[in-house]
Amino acid sequence: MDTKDIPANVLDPNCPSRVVFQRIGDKWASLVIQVLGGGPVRFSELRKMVSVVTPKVLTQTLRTLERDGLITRTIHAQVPPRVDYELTALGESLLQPLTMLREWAENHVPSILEARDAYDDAQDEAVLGR
Amino acid sequence: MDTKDIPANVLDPNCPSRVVFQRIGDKWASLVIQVLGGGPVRFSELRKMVSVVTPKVLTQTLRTLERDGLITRTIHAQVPPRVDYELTALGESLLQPLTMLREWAENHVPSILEARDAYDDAQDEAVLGR
DNA sequence: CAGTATCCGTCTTGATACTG
DNA sequence: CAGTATCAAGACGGATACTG
Repeated sequence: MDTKDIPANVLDPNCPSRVVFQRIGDKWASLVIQVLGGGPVRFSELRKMVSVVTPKVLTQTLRTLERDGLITRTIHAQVPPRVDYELTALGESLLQPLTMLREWAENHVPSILEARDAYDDAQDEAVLGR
Repeated sequence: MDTKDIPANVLDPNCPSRVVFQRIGDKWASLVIQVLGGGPVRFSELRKMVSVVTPKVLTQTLRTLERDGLITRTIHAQVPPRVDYELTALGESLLQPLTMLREWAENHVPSILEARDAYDDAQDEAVLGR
């Protein structure tokens, strides 16, 4: 990237990269998107699959994704209620870049973890007055 | 993604996807990586290029990337001091998936912004008692 | 079942000022 | 030049309890 290519609007919250990178970085959003890549899933199923997340936070995540047009929320008129979440075409189109990133992660995160250990060890030694 | 494919360790901070997605979502990290894709850059240059970030936050970002083994920091013994930051091979390998994601963003963020407007309008109408 | 309502600690980000 | 120190503010994620 050349100097002149850096958008003057990096601070613009609507800068394309910022919008997407933020969503990717969201603690649960990417996981939900990848889960929904397998087809529609109802709320309670999502909860089971991502059992560490509380209903409040899961709902927040889903609402944000819905607002961004990445998933749809369909309420089935039943008793008990049933709500299905499903990727939109837009959401599905995100699956590929997301998968590429996940593959990069699986291939290279071991190196990152090693680098962290090495860095931390060097820091420790420095602190010990060496 | 099938149910059984969901790693039981989503809460593991060392889960590959989590590590990378978090770094991508960092407010300045991805931008710095892409800037450094053009070759080594010294601290003051980075500051000018990303002029909205304070030195403290820029330093934080750089330290994190260095710890992760994505960039190197080289101090030149000069007066005045000069410090260059540069991508490692690991950092460079991240450039491609990052670019793919940025391209997806540039192509699809307009749709996301439209979706947000539509969603917000619908919400407003609902609030107005319609 | 599918959420919502409250409350709260932590982590992140930034403003401002200072230093080797 | 290349940072560090300190302080403050807000966003974020989560625990817990309750509801149509």
